[in-house]
Amino acid sequence: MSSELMEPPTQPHYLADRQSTDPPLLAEIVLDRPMNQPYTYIVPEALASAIEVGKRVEVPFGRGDKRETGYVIRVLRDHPIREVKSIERVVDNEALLTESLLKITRWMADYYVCGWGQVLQAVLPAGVRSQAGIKKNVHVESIPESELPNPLPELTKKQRNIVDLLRSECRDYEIKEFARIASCGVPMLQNLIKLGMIHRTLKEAEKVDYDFGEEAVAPKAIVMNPDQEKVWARIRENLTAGGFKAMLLHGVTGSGKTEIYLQAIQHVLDSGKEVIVLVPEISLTPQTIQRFRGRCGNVAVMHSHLTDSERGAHWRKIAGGGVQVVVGARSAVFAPTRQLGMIIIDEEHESSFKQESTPRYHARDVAVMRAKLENVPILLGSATPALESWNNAQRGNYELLSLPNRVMDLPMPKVKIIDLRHEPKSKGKHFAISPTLEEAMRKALTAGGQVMLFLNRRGFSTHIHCPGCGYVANCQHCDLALTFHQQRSTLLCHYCGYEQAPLNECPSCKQPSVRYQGLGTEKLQAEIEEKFPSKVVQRMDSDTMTRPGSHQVVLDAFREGGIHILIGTQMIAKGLDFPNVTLVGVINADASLHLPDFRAAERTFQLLAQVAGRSGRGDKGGSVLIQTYTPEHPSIRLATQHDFIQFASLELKHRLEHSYPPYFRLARIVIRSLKQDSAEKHATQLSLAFKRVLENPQVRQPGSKFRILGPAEAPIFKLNDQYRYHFQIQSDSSQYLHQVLHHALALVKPTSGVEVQIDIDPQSML
DNA sequence: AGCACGCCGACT
DNA sequence: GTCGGCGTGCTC
Repeated sequence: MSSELMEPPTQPHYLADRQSTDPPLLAEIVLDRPMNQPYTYIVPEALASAIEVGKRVEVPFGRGDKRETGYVIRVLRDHPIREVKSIERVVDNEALLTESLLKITRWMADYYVCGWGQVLQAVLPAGVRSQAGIKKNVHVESIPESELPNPLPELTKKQRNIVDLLRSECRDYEIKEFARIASCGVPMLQNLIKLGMIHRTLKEAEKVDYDFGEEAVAPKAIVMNPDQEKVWARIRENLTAGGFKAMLLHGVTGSGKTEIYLQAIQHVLDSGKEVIVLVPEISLTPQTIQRFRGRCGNVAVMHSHLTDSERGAHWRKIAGGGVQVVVGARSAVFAPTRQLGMIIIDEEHESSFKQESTPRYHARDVAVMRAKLENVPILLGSATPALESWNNAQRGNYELLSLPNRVMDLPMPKVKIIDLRHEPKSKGKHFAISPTLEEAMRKALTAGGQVMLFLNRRGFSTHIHCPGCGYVANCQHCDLALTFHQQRSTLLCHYCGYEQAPLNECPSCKQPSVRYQGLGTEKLQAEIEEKFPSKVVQRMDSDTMTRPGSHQVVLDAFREGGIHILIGTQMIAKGLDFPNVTLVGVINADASLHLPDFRAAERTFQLLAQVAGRSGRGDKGGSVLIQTYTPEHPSIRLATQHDFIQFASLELKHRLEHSYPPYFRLARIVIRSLKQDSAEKHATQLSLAFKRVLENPQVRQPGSKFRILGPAEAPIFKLNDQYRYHFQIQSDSSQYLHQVLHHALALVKPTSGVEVQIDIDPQSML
């Protein structure tokens, strides 16, 4: 996908460069709020030397004397074509936005079809914009004679002396310090400030040194196996050659990808440059962090749970050159490194790299673009690469590197399918685990192993209905079924958070016959506890893991053997390494297979491969049992054979036939409104706009394929009380897709109460 | 995003 | 007769 990313546009502006006698200095400003067009201001002579692209400035904006902060995105000398105001103050001493950050954010605004201001808001942490974490001290400063209030207020002798003393010092002082120097009290100075005789300014306090995390662990000497050596040799060559180079590291779970990353990082650090490492949020565990800390100098970790000021402190430390390695989730791709030497993305296929709010960027694609712009290599790693990346590797856009075997010659776990169609049915009650799985669990536990059970649905019952009249308990605000949570004794909507009391009788026909069906982790836990009363069972999902750190408690207990059976959602699927786990059970492999999403098969394969990778990581070996009703489905069949390559080739064929990514670029437009008719009307208007644009010979590109699906009701039609219609646009040319999109959107004027969301390269179609 | 301007209902 | 509801349009 990234091979076709568009180049950053040239500056499109109404102020063209023209020759003239004495043009004033102007600056284009993007305001620090979601307003998207830049505004032009005069740069007063006094600020001409301080002004710089990437710095923030304070400007008058709107009627009255309101002030706004904005980012300087361009400085030019020209005659303004309309009346403009003047910049009042330059906020930063150093440009807040580096050149590369300016480039990448401009590209994002263009590619993801949103305003530059919006991108900057998303990229710059709040703690950086507000300067939180920088302790501000109050300073006092003298006022030039000419600016003193007129008439002068009556001053006591002491007050006059203080004003004169400050003027004679020709510098500012921290207020307490100056009170000492002038041997007066702080209130005295504050009074003079009020009288307008001296200035009060805020100055950054001496930098506080933040604790950048737990102690480093001493590095372990690691010997690489021949596969790793081979891969490392290729990476080293590319690093030495320098310049942009994208590499895809395909390595099965447990094949030692991390060791490769660490080698590469070391190599880059030795050359005095910095590395950004992106990992999925869920992998930012203390173990991961320690592995990097132990080996790589000064590591800054960008959590999602940092406070604004901590994030701000990290940002400034990185910008100041005090950090060699930045490890973080999605947004760490914007780390303001000084001398970037390389970007690494682990688990590059992870959908959490896609931001699901504006700007809807994919950190992997942004990273590739950034690597290109900064002319550095980028390494993408995964056991189950995204088909976009895999295709790029097949086509030679990325160099493919492979680690086909687990380290220390560990075998891949044996994966077996349990065909639920042929399992003996226990009479009456329907159980979540089949007799075959139950038997395997007993065996594994008896042998002293541990068991993980994976079910990607939380709650107790996922479907509540009345068999008498057909009533289904849905959310009042969304087109979604409510889930019964036994522990909290409530019916919950997993999308909007709506909650209501459990039903004893059907609200529609008043019969006391409401059925609670469908399986969630809570019910699974109850079943397992009943069947294995002597074993310690723990559930791990977002309901049980509410407090920060509770993950760690459970995972530590599991590692130490205090828990025999661990039940969980996605949460336990990724990256965890428990050598004593000898059995992993997947309760329902079909769950993710039948979603109305072209990536359903890919997701299912990835999930199964990941879950399977949790088993047999120690010397006891291990197996995986997958329960399914569709064992013949390629996602499931090939996952049992650990055959990503075969799966990818089948799935790619399918994608080509249906004009899906990576062969076609996709954009999704969602039109939503609290009023159904408003949303529908707007969708129709947009539909007509698309028609007109595609008939316009000036836009049309007969050589490019283009297809619009929609408008249609979104798969989740009502969400959070909003009615949603959507379009799906497909084209084999990203550039053409963008062009049509821009033209069509320009034809439809915004309607109040109707929101239009544009999602380029959407990750979800719901 | 704010925030002012503007055109239609319940109050001193 | 006014105060004020928030619908829409502009901000260099």
